[in-house]
Amino acid sequence: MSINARYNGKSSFEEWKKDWALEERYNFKTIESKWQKIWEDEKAYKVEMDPNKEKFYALVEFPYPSGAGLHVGHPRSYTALDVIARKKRMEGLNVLYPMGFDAFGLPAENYAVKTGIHPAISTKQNIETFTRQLKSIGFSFDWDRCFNTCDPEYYKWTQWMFLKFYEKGLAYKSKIAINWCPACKVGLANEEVVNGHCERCGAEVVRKDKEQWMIAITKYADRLIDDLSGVDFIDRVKSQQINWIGRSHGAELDFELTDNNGNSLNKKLRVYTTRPDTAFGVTYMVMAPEHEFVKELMSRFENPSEVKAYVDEAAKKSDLQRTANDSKTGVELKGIKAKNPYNGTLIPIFISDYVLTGYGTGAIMAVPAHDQRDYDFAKVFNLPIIQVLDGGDISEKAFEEDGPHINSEFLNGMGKEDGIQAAIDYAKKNGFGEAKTNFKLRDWVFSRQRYWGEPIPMVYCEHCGWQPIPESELPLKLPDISDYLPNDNGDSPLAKATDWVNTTCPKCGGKARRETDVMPNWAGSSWYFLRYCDPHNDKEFASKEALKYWMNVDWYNGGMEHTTLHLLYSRFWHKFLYDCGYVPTPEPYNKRTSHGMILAENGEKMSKSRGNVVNPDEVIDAYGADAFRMYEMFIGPFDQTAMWSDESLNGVYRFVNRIFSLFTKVGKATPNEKDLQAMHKCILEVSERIDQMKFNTAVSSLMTYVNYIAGLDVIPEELYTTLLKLIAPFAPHIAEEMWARLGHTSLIVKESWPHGNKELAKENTITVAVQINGKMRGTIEVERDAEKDTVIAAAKSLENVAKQLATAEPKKIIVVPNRIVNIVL
RNA sequence: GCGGAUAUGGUGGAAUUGGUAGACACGUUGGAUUUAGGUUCCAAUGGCUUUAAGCUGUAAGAGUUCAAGUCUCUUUAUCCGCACCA
Repeated sequence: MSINARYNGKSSFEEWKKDWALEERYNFKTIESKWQKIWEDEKAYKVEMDPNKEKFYALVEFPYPSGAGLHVGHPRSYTALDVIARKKRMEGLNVLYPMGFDAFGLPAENYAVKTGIHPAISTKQNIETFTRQLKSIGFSFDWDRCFNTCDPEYYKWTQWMFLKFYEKGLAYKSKIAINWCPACKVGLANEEVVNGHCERCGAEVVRKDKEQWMIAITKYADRLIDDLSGVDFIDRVKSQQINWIGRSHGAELDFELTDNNGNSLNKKLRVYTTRPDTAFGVTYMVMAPEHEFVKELMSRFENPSEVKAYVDEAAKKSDLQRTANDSKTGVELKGIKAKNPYNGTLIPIFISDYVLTGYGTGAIMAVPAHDQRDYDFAKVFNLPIIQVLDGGDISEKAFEEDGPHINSEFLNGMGKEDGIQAAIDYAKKNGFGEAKTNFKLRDWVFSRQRYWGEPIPMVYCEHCGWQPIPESELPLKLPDISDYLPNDNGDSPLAKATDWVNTTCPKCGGKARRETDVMPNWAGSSWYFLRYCDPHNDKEFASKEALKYWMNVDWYNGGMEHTTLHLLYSRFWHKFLYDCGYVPTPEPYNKRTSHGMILAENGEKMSKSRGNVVNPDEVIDAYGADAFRMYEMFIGPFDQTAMWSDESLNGVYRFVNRIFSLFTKVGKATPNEKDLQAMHKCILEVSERIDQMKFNTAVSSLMTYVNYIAGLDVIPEELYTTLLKLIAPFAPHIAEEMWARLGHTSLIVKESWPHGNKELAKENTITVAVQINGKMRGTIEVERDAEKDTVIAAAKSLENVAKQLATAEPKKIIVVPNRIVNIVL
């Protein structure tokens, strides 16, 4: 049932809600806003460096302040770390839990194109909405540290860091193929391409060569993989990053090009292979259609028009079309051959788009017997297939498993590893190749032909080339413009701001033009966690002391969708700053966890177009922030996708109310042994489950405990205050309220976390299951840690058991202390 | 195709890591309170069987074990990420 459906024919939904609020014994509206104001006035969550206190840095991904407002997905992550932060605070740690806004981005710019409203204005409004919403949920952020990435005080440092990349040679300009929308005449980021089509207009995206700023993330590829072993990231994050970086070990080999008769053309075709040991099985070569040799050798081909046609067609094709090819296509480069450096054989050369220009050397040696793609191609073009690894049957498909080498001269009989080593050694000795590691990871395309981003602080001078602007001129502010559309060449909208663009060269003082591309979204978010350590510093991006005290982030939670983008970029960025000596550690995050998505009630993704978006404001209005927070935690396993359900939410709402109504039963009473057992059990379970992010079962424990104390005639105060402390991380408002009503003048959020005593939590009488041949026959009550013989005797005296024992002798009796007795007949 | 997950009542999900399957909650049914709806409280609730008692049951199949939701192998389905990466 939705909130609306529950109304059931009352005169209006609004009226029904009013009734509801009036009749509730617990008026969450006034109580929650009261405590939010108190926390703010008291600066309850403000945090400062304190060398005498152990620090804890909890971080969640800061949101992009979209016009749609907060989504119920955001608070899942925020509440989870809020619970953890609050618990750590109560445990006496100095907790930094900050929030800010990732405020540069395409939606604000699109909105500006549509409405003419400057992105700075709409962004500011959105940030205000987000801030109000976040505060209404009662998160324990230190709001004094809040900033946004589009503030010049912040992006000054983003630009400064870009200059450092440039200084160290990691930022460079390069002509590369980008995603190009021919309709919008604009370059698109990969994430703006949906199934090969433009996200905006739906036109099919093609590739286009364009000069772009690049950042050499590939130089860090090895370390980005290797250093994962030292951090506590959930496995799927690690494996996804490793997979994305895609390291493979192999060799680069040179094949000499010749004419049809084997006369050298004085050109060597370099290929990359992970299996140099299969070189005796090479029956043809393939170059990518974009390979430079294709152009250079065009005059030597016997079929130049055919080759040209294929190259042109490949260039026109989108990535989607290229990969959608079921069968292999290609053209032989007639008139030239390659000489196999291992045995001197002359082999034909083809161009085909199944070989990618961006990976390896853009050319391969094809071994159809042991690679399915090569096999498919060989079948289409009737090329010979030579088996060089023994085993398998190559009459139908390639044999891609391992086997000893055959037909391979000096490699014969060797296994895979030995064979690879021998092949590389041979290549080295004869000067035609060497071992080589390759990565799928490409350098980071850092240019966007957009307006709403950080200007790239570079200037182009006819005489001096690209020049960085002096640090003293930072921040290089984004100029105000009124036309946010790119021009016909697909240049950034900034190109039209001629006053801004035309400048002087910092080196020679002559005429120069500013770079008009801006940085991608990922720039500002690549180092924001550093700024939180010292957000108001105008001399440095953060002071050394602050970084030394607060870094690393102890616990970072965020979405899986950022694993290969933001998370990877920011690790790289941090490593670079570390190499420059600006940050004290090589990795920024000690621990990374990830939350599951929240879907609509029908299991679909929430989206505006489907009209199934649950608005946090409405939920809080109807049920209160505490119920909302607790429901977000109770909805299901934290790392898994969960479905929103108003009915379940209502159950949690009832639970929160129950905590309130139990107050009348609290009195001066001494807890008995059973009471203490329940209490300590709950403390231990909740503590442990929060640490393990098993929030749903932590809430279950609290519910079980509440059910227990609800059954008491008088609830001893100790039991109730413990409950309040345990729910404080989940439902801080009601915890404060009831704590105050018990006569306390302190804030419960600053109280200490209760200590669970394992001994007191243990039950003295234990129900032990009795099985015969593994089947349940009954249970017995025994003292904890009772003697084995006592337990067996008790089990045997069970009516059910005695009956069966009368007719058969037990072969074996297994006793698991405090658990089970199994009698085998 | 590769990589990573997941599969348990009408529903969301528990299960101390091999030891009483279904905690906790939703929903449903019955009862109490209430002018009524809602709220609140009590009871029942995996399936089969006429009760007692029992049988059966964690996607499917096989195996290991005194004992399997949990371990091993095989199969199926669903989700996510990457995808001609040589």
